[in-house]
Amino acid sequence: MTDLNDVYQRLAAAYGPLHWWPAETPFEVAIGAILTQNTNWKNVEMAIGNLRRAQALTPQALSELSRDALEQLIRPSGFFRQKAERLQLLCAYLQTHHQGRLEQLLRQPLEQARRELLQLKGIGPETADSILLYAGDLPSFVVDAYTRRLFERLGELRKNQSYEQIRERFMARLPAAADLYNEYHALIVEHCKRLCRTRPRCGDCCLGAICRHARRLAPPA
DNA sequence: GGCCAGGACACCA
DNA sequence: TGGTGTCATGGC
Repeated sequence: MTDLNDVYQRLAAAYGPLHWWPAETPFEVAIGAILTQNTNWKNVEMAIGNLRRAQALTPQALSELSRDALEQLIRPSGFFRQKAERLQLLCAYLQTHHQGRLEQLLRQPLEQARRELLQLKGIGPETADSILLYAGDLPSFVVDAYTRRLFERLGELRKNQSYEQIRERFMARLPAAADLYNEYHALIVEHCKRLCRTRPRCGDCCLGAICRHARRLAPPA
């Protein structure tokens, strides 16, 4: 069984500290979490830049935009029609149930806040956990494609394990600390992104026996 | 010009 | 429960 703390220490020594998430407010974190769904972060930055220039980075301002106007602002992030709907559904929910304040939703106990986010259309487990962790400072471990790739190659995860299984596995073996989960996820992404640049498929380059980096990270047999 | 990126959902067997 | 198609843009 992989020593998750050892992996963390090695990643932190190589890349850290990273201090995620790049955003000025909790709501901006949530915007980014939705916009980055299956999308390169650079495209998300362009879309957020457009929203910032339009002064639309609050639930109130964003919900007052017409759907078409919002779609055009976030167009660089791709999937702009469904993401515009998802953003405005989140805003509508916050205004109806939390006085238009994401912070109020995030002041609840972790699992309650998570259930509320997950019931919203367009917010799945990874997006919810990113919002909880990076906007709410709540200890919810984020599992993304990079997490799966890295730990499958390290022999820690099997293919086709469910999101919830993986999340629970990590949370059961790490202290429930938001700052740790925050940095750990950021390090996993940073590690995979750097190594992905050298090969077209990250799964073939940064993981497992064919990858020097992954071999170095793996604990001795 | 093809492939990929910090997912989620609807639909089907 | 698990597999597949769809959504779409910009960088490499």
